[in-house]
Amino acid sequence: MTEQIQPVRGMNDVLPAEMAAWHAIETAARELLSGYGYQEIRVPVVERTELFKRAIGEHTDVVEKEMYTFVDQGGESLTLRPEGTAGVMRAIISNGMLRGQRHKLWCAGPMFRHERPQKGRYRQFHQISVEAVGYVGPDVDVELIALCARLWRRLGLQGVRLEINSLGTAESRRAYRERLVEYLQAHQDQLDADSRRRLQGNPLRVLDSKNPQMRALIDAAPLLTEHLDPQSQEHFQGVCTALEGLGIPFRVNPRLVRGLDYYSRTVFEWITDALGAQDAVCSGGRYDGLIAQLGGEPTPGIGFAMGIERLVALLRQGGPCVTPSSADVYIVVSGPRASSFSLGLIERLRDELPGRRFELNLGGGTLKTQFRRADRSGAALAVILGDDELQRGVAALKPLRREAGQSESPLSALAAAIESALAVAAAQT
RNA sequence: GUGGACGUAGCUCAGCUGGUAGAGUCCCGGGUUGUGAUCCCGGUUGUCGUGGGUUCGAGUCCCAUCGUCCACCCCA
Repeated sequence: MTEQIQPVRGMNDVLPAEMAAWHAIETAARELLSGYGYQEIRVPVVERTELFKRAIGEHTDVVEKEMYTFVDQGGESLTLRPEGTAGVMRAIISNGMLRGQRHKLWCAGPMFRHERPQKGRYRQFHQISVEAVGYVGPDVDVELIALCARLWRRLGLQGVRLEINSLGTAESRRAYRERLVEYLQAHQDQLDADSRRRLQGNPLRVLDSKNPQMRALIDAAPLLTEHLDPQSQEHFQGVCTALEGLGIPFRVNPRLVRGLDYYSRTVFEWITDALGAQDAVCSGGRYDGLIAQLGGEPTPGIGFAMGIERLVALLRQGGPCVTPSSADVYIVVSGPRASSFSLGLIERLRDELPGRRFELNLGGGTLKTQFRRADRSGAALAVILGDDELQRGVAALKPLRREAGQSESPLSALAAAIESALAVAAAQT
């Protein structure tokens, strides 16, 4: 055997056995989003590198070390999208969709980040990202969160908790950042290596440290929520009261900082204990400055993204997602005349019973083999087509899921006979 | 990028202080020459991740390398 070609690290095949969970999530999301007035948009997986640098921020980990960037034949630097929002905002601007108009959009597809794979974290992963552009909030903030909550309910997901915070406007955050840097620099000696590094690039992330030895220092640090500008304060208060009004439980986490620079004001994260270290299942926030930053006319926006692989993992933990058996009827064929006749017969049956799933025995085999395949196909009924039957103008029907004798039906009335045999089989299960 | 655990049949795994490979499952054939699942009998699974080294001898010990998983980091 020649050497096998290995799959690319961190990029997974989604196998048929997992598909039921994917479809459950995708169809539930699709239906719900449409019910909330969101329209699907599809944008390229590849964009100019500059787009992500400007949107996400030069000093974020994503841009600094996680992007799949390459130079194409024309010498341009292109990047496989590491997240969905930037591309959708670019599309809105490119297609002249602003001019005071408002848009509710969603976009699904693969994202790429060059990180070390681990549970719930892959180099190619899938997101459904949802964007509301031109809405100042806080009502839309709350509606989006309610949409998420409804989706979890519909999918039967337990134990997904909501955490929210406000990052304020870019200006108030800048002011707070100065206070924080002052504080952290005053305690330089207590900082661990990671935090010192963050202090340079993205000081707010120091607050996110998981190192227990940093706990006391972080707890005593000035709080972002206490340095919000009055409008942001009011906005956040509006979000909180509306969530309470809707009966959606949440926790204000003053240390919830997002990794992408474009967020402002409301940020939120749905987290779970069931997935190990990668606990965020869905997260997002406002990005009021982003569109202007990308060269569009200043327009507020908010959005979130859910990680499909993580939702699939959660859903499958709750119980197996059963893929329906692949066939209703399996057609067993015996003899040379029957073989040549069977393809035409099954095509006719498909015309007559378009909703039924037929599987024709392909590739020959003994009767024993064919019945074994029939059994494994999950079909409730086997239709036997042999030269004997053919000569008499009939086909034999054998129920596979219960002990019952075979019967025969004239070929001319086969579709009706199959329907009634399947009805009997269904009634008994 | 850093750390830890692990790589043996398609799958799940066993293999002791070094003596050239096993179970279950799956698949195939037969018992049943026109009948599955069950049962009985038989059969194929393999560069032991890869490359070196130590040794009379390596799945087992050592080194390197690749891969997987988990955690750090980061985030969906």
